[in-house]
Amino acid sequence: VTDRAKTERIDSHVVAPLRRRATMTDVAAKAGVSLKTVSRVVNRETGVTAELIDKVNSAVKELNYRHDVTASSLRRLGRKSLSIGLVLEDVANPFSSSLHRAVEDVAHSRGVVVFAGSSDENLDREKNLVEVFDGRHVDGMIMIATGSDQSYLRETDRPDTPIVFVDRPPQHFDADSVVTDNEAGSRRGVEHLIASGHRRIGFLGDLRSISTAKRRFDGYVSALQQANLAVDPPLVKRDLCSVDEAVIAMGQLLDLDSDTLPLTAIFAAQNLLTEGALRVLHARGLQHRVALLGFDEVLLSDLLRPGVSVLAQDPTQLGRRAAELLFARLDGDRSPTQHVVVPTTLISRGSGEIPVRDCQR
Amino acid sequence: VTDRAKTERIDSHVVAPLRRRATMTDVAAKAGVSLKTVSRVVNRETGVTAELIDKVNSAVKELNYRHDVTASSLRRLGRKSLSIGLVLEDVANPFSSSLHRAVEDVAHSRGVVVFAGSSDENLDREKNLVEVFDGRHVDGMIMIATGSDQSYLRETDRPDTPIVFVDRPPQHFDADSVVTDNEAGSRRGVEHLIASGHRRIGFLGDLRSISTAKRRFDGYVSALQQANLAVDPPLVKRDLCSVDEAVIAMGQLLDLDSDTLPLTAIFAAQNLLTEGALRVLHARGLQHRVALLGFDEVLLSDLLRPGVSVLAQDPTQLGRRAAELLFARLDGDRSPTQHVVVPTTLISRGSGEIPVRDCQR
DNA sequence: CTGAAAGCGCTTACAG
DNA sequence: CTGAAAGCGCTTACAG
Repeated sequence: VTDRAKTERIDSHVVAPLRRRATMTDVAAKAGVSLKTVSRVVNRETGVTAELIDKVNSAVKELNYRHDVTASSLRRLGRKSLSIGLVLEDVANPFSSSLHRAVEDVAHSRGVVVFAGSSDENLDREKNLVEVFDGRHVDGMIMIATGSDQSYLRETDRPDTPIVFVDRPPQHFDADSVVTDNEAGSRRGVEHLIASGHRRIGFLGDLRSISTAKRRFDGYVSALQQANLAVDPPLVKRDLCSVDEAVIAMGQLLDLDSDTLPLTAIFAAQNLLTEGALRVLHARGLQHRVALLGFDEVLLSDLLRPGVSVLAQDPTQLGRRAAELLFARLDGDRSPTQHVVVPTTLISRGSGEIPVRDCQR
Repeated sequence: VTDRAKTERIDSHVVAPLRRRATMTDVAAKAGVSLKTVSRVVNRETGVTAELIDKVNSAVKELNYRHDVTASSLRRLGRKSLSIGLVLEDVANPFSSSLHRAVEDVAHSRGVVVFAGSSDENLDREKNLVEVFDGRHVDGMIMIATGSDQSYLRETDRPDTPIVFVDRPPQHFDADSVVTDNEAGSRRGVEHLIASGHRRIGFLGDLRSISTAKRRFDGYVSALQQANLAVDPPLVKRDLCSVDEAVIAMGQLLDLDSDTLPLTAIFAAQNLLTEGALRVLHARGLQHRVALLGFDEVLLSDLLRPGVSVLAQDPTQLGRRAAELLFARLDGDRSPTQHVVVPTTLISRGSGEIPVRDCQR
């Protein structure tokens, strides 16, 4: 008498008998074939008589058999779980969620499901997500990595699961990546402001531990230097991680000198920071007197007056290409590590084209 | 000689030996205890000597053992997989992704991971997601259900997995739900427009197969009737599922009569439709001459001129409460089905308060 | 082409 | 308190 048979006998006296899900054994019994033949048919292996295939398929239908991916992956060589893990900064951030959707679309077309989680730029949370995903035998992972050192992923005994880095390149770890052209994009954006005559350009930046934030700052510095302009420390605000922090920083920039307007343009190097800058400019009625260029798209920003000029990223393409790279690895691609760079698009909507002469003191 | 031993022996001649992840058996051998004792320690069962606990924990650390949740759930009674499935309309929609984040937060605090997927309001995709989640033995599911009949979830042989419906109540299926007060919210919104003197109020609505869209329309009708106003069919546009479709519909409403402005206010019953309406009003310069009230929040809409008045939903609360209900069920709660209703908040920012006298013909 | 046996990593049900 | 055996649902490796 098996454990389950006992359980069922007991249950039937206490509550309604549990409708047990049909297993391959049940299907085999009903079809009058062996378990292994059922396995062959379900997995679409070749070399089974048409007659047996029919018998099995009928039994599958009749019993409403559904394959147990979890159990099958236990013994299967390579242990494919048909799932991948996705580490995002925050599943609710528009950039992250667009990227998520693109990954989902690629995975879905291959019958693979996606676990997604938010790291909140917290290394412990990131490590926890990686551990959890590993513990569930994900076939691979795509991650927006926090911190400046991913060498912990090489830890002995981590399963040999391919990882693709998206949005930010890996550091101290060799793996494929798909990132936006952060430095070149920023440089181009700041050059665009300089071309309108701006000389005093404020900078709002994310945590400097985030490599993209660093690259975008590098682009800002590089454009200024190219134009023989000095980087003026009071005009630079970094390590901002929320709209609220950007609002405070933006206020401080505008208050630097109460008599004169100390800066005529702002470069906001991330979408939440652009929102913070916008809120302050509009609150003070300065939206037509301080130029603003944002890195990353902000929803509805084209309907504002002035429209918000941005360097648009393409989160959908980032996600799609990262997923394609990952599945190529899972399909056995052993070629050298690839690093894909996706360009930004400068979208002029008005705020980034306010000429310096309209910026009164 | 086991399968694995053979595999390793062969591999060692061909490639570098695969670093195999440590199993409970390895830990047991190293700690000099039985497999079962390791299992007891790892699962924090009571009644193990402190001495053995120490031995096991040392071995766990030394071998970097990580528990295989997948394998453990195979034999475990109840088969808890410590994962839940989340069916959203689109993981990239701001409403969905905020809800997702709230669910993640509750799940994360309990060591549970979340599979999320997009149904795109397509019943086949939804059914596919449910099947996939079931196939992976999720412990429970939270879903924004598409369609008007969820009785298929009762299908014989579906595992007895609790489901909580969020955003839309279940139909022909008995389960917990957490929904916004759609009808009352809409009625209140339309009454608000009527209070400013509006008599010709256009309606932009989502697919009428979606119950929330239906309830919001009911609220619109109810408010008009209360005020002895007729529902004028040409002013009603439904079954709109994207910004683009809303743009077209909004254009048609404004073009209904080329000499006079046939309507003075718009009630947009969903966030994408509000965006569509906004785009047309701003493109035609009518944003100060047609009142607009939206259902659901739209990002940055407070910075537009006029600010966009909305009936704000609370996706975070919807997600949090749905997750709490689900985990209560998983913890054994057998009380009657609960239906939680979350109220909306009317936020006046200008567009919904344009008096009818400012809406020139 | 088909199937009986062993095994994946773990838990259950039981015995000592 | 501890452990040896059987089993979860499936695949592997093999024999016929």
